Amino acid sequence: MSKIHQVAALAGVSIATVSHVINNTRFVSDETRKRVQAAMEEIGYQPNALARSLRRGETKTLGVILPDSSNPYFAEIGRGLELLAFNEGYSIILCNSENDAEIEHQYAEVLSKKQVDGIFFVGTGERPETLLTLLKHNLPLVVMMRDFGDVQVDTVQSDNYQGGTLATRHLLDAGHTRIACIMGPSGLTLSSQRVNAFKDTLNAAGITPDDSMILQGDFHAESACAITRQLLKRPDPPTAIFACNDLMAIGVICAAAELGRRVPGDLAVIGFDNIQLGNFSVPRLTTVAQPKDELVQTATRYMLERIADHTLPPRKSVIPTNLVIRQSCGHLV
Amino acid sequence: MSKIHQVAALAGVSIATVSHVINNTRFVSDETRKRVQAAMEEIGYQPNALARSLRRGETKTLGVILPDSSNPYFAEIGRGLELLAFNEGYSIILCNSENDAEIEHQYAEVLSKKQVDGIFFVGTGERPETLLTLLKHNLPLVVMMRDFGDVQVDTVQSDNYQGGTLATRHLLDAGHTRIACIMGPSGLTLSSQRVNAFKDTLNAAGITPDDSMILQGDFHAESACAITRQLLKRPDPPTAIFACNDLMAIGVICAAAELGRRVPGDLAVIGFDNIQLGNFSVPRLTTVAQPKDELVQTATRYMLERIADHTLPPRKSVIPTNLVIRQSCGHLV
DNA sequence: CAAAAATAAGTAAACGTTTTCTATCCTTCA
DNA sequence: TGAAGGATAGAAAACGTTTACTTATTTTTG
Repeated sequence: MSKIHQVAALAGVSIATVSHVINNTRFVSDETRKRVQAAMEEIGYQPNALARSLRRGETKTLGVILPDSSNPYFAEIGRGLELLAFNEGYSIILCNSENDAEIEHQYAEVLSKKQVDGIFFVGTGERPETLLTLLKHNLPLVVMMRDFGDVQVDTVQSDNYQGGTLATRHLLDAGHTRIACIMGPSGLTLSSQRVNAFKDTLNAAGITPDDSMILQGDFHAESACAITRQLLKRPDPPTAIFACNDLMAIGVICAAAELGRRVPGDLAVIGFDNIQLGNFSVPRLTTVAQPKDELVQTATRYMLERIADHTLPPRKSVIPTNLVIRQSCGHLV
Repeated sequence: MSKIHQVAALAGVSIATVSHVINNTRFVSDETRKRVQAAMEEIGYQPNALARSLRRGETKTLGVILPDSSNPYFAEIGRGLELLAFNEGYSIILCNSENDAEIEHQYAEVLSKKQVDGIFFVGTGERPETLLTLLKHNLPLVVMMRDFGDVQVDTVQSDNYQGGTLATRHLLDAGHTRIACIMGPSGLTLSSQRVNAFKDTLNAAGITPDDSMILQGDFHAESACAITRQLLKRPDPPTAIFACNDLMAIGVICAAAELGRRVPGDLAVIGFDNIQLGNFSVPRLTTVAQPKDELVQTATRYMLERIADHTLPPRKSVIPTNLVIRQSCGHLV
């Protein structure tokens, strides 16, 4: 690897001048500039970003900590963040916590040591230990899709309660009264918000929610398969299922097919997230769309603003969801 | 952020001693060590990895360049690499080239400037410009799932020809003779290998491949939907389709359902990759599994070995695939 | 025409570590 | 008792940049 002093020597100038040519940070005569550029070209010089970062105090690198990037929803979020970051000159270090608080914590330390300029954080749970450590290091932090209550931190999430309402009402409007709900892991605010919306909306419609029809999955397809098999074997099976994410909704559809039930004929299914593949399930999945682009854009904006000014007061953004009507609940309109 | 000299001052020792305590790199008396550790604890010291990397000449960071991490197949690969890397003390900078050679090239430069210790490379195509640049910088490089012919570089891929044979034979064995193939983007060796295997296997079975039944998709579901619609509207529709990846196979199933064809009754479908969601399509997808774990493990091993010894001769690994029989081709056995 | 101002570029400190080289203090033993 | 050697730890250079400060030269101006 060639170094700046080699460029300087070859061009017959000081390293300061080379640096100024590279960064356009003070006037350099045309003639000198040309010589420097020629020299850089000749030896294929590339500035060492480590040295630059050490000196400048910024790495142009952001961390993303999330539970599992092979989950399509997180994959899409991660990809969105990466794209926007790239356009702003940042790279992304991707950290899968594997839903393990210990790994999450270790990664937080690694990122902090590597001096990333900020971290997008999707916690495995909502215990704030890791978060607080990070905040103590005074690292720009944007929490996504998690709710750490009154911790003072920039937060971006979608309106899960409103989304849950949308889903439930959609099922109700289609005439269903025996509706099951497969929730996500407990301990996540977004889970309880979706379920609370489900119950409240049912109540508002004069239907008492049946607790035996509200079951806990883990946001993966397999868990929803198993739960659906149980549900459909009951003497009083539900006619509709609200799965609290798309992966589980796909699991529901799969299990229903396995038992010979037709979707939406025998069983309506609605999901949550609007992952890309939901558009290609059989039948195509009706779902509550989390406004992915907006989530990602807002998170990125918060991040850039906070990097620019650490003293900004924390902001919280709750973005409304919208219904994507496809086939898995039948056609209403 | 606290610095090593603050620890040293607090503990009443030199910064050299602190460094040696941190890295266990020379004997330090128990008493001194305790003092240093206490001091680190007290001020919450964390070593600055930039400074360390600059001095040591290694960043414990690897780059991954791939076309699109929101494609489930790449997401799973990326996640696998990240997991193994983490266990070896490395972090991953994730770079989506968005299938754009220009972005790919820019990212290669960024990674090189950031002094990553190596790069896992899944090119957008197989033109070797970016690759050669990277090799010129003498960066440890492992090419995955792409074939750059005689470029001297570590390469890990699955046996696409063998996989294509497996898929075609499976369809043949089920009695199909009118078989279509939806291939991936041209210009990718893996595409042509899979298709060549398809043709060869058909020929070997005494069936002349019908070129009008070999169509080009783009590895995304939508393209396969469109192609399948065309295919099934023909007067002589195929009774089976070999989709060259799972995403397209899912698109095929979706389009078939849309036209009221039953899978596998009216149309058998086989995919390639074995992505997780293939296990939850309706019907569950029969597919050729790329040995993801083995690909990722081999790639990681190559990487670590090359980092340890830059002079190693380049190695190429071709890993056999295996058939995962589920439901989309009917039950044979 | 001398002094002030403007122009162009060089010198060296700083970023926060690691690591080589060196120093001090004890023991030990001839 | 004095030199050798072991045990412990400090001083300073090095990693490759950026940038504040300084200098040399030329131009402008009163």
